[in-house]
Amino acid sequence: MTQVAAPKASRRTPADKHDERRKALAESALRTLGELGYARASLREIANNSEFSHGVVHYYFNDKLELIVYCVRYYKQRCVHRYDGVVAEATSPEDLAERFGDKLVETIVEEAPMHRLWYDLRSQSMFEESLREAVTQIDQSLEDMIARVLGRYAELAGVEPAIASPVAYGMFDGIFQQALLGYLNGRDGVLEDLRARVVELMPMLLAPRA
Amino acid sequence: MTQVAAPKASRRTPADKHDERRKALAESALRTLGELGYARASLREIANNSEFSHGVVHYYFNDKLELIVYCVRYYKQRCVHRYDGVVAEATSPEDLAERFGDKLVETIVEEAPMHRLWYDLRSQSMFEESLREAVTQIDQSLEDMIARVLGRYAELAGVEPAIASPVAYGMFDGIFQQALLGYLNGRDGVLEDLRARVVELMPMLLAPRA
DNA sequence: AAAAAATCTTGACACTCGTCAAGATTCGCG
DNA sequence: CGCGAATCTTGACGAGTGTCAAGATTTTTT
Repeated sequence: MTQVAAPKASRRTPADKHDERRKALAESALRTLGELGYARASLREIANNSEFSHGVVHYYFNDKLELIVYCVRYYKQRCVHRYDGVVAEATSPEDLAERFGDKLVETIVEEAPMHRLWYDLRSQSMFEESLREAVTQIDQSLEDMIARVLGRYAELAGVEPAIASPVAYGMFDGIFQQALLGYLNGRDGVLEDLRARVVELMPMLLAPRA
Repeated sequence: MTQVAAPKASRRTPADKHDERRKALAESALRTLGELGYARASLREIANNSEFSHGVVHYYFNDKLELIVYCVRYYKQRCVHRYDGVVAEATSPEDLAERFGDKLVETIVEEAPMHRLWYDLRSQSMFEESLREAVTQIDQSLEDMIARVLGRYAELAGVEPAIASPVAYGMFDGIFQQALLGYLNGRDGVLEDLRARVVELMPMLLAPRA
């Protein structure tokens, strides 16, 4: 991927190697961050779980915080279109609701560490101002994602959504976070509950028929 | 330690001095924790913002984590009945919804640091197993609190709630967290939005009339 | 192939952290 | 008062942190 069509005919853009390495580093860092969380993931630990040594971080990033923010943005870019398939393929409101619930469950099973990291970072941004800009952007893009899902759902049902997208996002995020917490705690039935709750909740978010 | 609470009628139980001090320490610690968050609040910083020296912590607590957990439980005990007045004094569904919205806004204005600490700790519990028990208990008591509010709301309306209490808690928690984040980011209108959203949302949580 | 630029490793620095122990201080009771 | 227990302070320890610089190594260019 990545190699942009530079005006030069060189096979590899010499300056893009930098970005490639930054991405590779971010990839490793995300693994460690998802395992240990923001506070306990040291640069040495991050480097140990990668193919690099601990000093190389400061060659590609000025700061630990710059690395973190880069990781967060990188993660956002990967994950914000996770539900586009649901929107595109659903054939009826009921179908969409079920696909959405399934996908939420799948997200927890497959990417629990990433999401607990996200909640960690969002909480940290309540204390650390330097994280707020990135967090705000990601939060907005997640809200947009929910808005697309709900919008399509309403469209398929032939009505308007009964709630604004920030409210919808807040609700689903809360329920998702709760399920993630329960999942990490090893509580039984959290995934089934999550799916059932979503399927049950969706119809309530539609305006009554005109 | 160890001396049991004797049945003496002495004005001050000699062993309760311990608990008193622990509470005072917790009070100070909570102030610092609310300011800096879980990760950046060191024992020295906590002690500096109190009347004690940094070594005294280990006289009253075995561990930093024991102090933190004690603080969390202490905080829970103080805050879990914050909405009881709303339940007790509301005279109609509409009245309750408005009081509830007002109280949520008031909570953010008056105790933002405490609540960002709570979200911080809950996130940390996704990584740190030793926090999970305390976090789970608090989470449950918060869910119960929401259940009381919604239950009374439905009662006043003469119908049943349309959603189970975990769902209700997840929803309100998500919306509240969103508002808190916006508030700390200095976004305008978050408080009014929060109140409006709650008032608008509550009726949708009731089962349609039989 | 040699020189230059880039990338990476290693080791050290200053600092902060939780923890603890030894001694100073205060308190309670005879 | 005086003595012992409770309480608190101080200072130190080892481990871990982010950061950086100097040199080794690799890659690119001439």
